[in-house]
Amino acid sequence: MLEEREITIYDIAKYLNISAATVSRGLKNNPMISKATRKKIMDAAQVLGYQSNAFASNLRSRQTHTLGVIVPRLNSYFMSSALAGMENAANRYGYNLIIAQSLEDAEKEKRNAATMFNKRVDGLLISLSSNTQNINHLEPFFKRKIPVIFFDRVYPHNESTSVGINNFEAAYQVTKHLIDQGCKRILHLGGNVLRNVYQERLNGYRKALQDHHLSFSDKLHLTGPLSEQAGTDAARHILELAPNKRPDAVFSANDTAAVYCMLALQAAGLRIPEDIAFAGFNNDPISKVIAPNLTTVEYHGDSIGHTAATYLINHLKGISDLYATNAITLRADLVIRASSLKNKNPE
Amino acid sequence: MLEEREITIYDIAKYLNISAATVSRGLKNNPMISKATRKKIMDAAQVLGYQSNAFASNLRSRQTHTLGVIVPRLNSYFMSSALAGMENAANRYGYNLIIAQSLEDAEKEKRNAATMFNKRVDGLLISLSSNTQNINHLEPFFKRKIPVIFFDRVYPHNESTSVGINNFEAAYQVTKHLIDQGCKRILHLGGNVLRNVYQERLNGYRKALQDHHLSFSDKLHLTGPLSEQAGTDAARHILELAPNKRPDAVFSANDTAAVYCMLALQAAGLRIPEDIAFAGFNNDPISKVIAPNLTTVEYHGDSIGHTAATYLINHLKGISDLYATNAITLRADLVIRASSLKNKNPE
DNA sequence: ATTATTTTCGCAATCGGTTGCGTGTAATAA
DNA sequence: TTATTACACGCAACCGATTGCGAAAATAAT
Repeated sequence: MLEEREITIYDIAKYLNISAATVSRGLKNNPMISKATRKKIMDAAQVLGYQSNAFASNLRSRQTHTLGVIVPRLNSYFMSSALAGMENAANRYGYNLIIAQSLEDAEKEKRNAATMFNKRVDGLLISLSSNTQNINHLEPFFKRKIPVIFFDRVYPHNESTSVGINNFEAAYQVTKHLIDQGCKRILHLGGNVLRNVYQERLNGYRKALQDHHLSFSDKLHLTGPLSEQAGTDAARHILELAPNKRPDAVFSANDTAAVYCMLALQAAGLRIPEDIAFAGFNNDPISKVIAPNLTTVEYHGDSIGHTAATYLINHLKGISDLYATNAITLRADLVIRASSLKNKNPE
Repeated sequence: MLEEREITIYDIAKYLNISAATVSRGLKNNPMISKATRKKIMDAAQVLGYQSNAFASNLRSRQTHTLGVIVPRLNSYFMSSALAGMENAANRYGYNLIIAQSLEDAEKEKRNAATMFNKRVDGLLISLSSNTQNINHLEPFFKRKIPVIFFDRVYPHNESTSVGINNFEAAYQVTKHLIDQGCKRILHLGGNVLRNVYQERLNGYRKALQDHHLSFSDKLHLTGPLSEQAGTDAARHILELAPNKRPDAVFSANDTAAVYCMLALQAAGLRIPEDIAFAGFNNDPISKVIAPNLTTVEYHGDSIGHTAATYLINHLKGISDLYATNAITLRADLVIRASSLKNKNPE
């Protein structure tokens, strides 16, 4: 079988007896080239089966049309939705995504960032790993003015934009809802407060307690990875408390932990929401499957991803100025379901 | 603020009074260069803050160290797990992933493939969209000997390898299990048979029926997108049947449809598994949350992704020969849970 | 017909590593 | 000491597209 050689603009040039420069311009519909030759070039490219070489192009033009994306993990509902949203936006504008996961490890996140930088991504979209302490590893991007957008798990930085929701407000609403349902001892199952999303949810929870004259107690605040195991562990913790010390509600910072906590408590004979009400965060598919359905915060991963990517691309195209915008906040709505409805008639 | 210029190997060369060629080799730990100079080069690179330019490198070496991945959609549990597995493998060997989704649209899949080709990915990992009829759009890859690996939704092709599970066998086991539980009218909720996974699951189901002297009926075979809605629709269909015509079991080709079918039937008062047993496919997180827990087939997305990517990379490195291997089949195990247990003591 | 203007296109340098081949030097053998 | 060999490194072409600048061709103006 014949080893096929790469077709280049030089082949087209030779084929048409014109220069490569003209071909290059013609291929990009540069008006400097007459319509007639442009058409000839296009046709010849078609005939010869020309495929542009992105490297040569990138090397010279210094644009990759590629966006880097770093996420804590790929296989969570929220993240994969965010990626789907980004991919959609990127695809629409002719951009590609290089995706890497940090697996919640700051070191891996650093390495990922370095690789992205070397691959000369035009911009970076990042959601921080749970134990990332600072963003020194993003300095190369800032120095070279490569735009960085944080999404979901953001970091305050005045040369980049953040896209997310108002976690404080959402958590406040969740907690207020539980209080309105008559709950007085609300346990909060939170994540690592190094990440804004968990810190802000905790703050919203505390503020709601305070505004309703309920005291905050360390005993009612558990912190962990919000995994299935963490949910189960939280249930064990609750069951070990003296019945009169038990919380009458749980507000978990994600649905996974909430659901596994519910399952374990139900297995131990507790009734939800009668004995203990529940609320989660994320509106993960499992929240609609668990019985009773879980009250949660609707949190559109795809919107966040789509918005973040679109914004980044607009900036790259000079349509909008990234540095003028510090943060973009998307809607997040409380979704009330049976797991928290103690009153027959909701407020 | 000073506009920083790019540091190149020429800068390092000048800095050390050696040639760029030596720097290039030294940076890659080429043994042709003495250890001493290699160290000097490394140190200088560090001091000057050198970052390699992947384009220039790729352009010349004709290797991108990038793998293309095309999936039907990013935000499904199985796919995001597969991607996570691939990312892991790729990262380990210094490869990156460019990911695109076809959204179950053959046209978008074509465009994705063309982009990947232009970006000169070293290899392609693809899971076909549900309505892809042929793989003509992959011809450019075959022609240029760029390795292609199909995973999960594969396509017979003798110059590329497939990675997946034995869907026929798994479906056979599921069906047999339901029969062993005493079910006689088993409805199959399937996907588009254009895709091997759904065709094979259907075949396994039919073979099991046949082997156990149960007849196959078109009325007990529904085909659809296996979405939440499809599950709900299937339930409506079942409820509209005369009670004596109703199936006593449902085998769904994925968990999502199974779960939403279950929920709708339960809402209508049917008991599971007493009135109707259920089995799904995928071992999606929701299968462990639904009550009763759903019997399903464990289907390791991450293993499939990891295996496919590792295999591809090994081929690129010349360690293994892709063309010698036609298919790699991974384990898939029946996970029996309460949704199908009609006998107290399982077989 | 001649000059001015606009349009269309080509020349050649450039982006930043990579690599085949050749050469000078030092180490080793004769 | 001289011849041989291995080692370490440099030269320069190359990958393929992009682009500033200048020239030629086509068109308009005088």
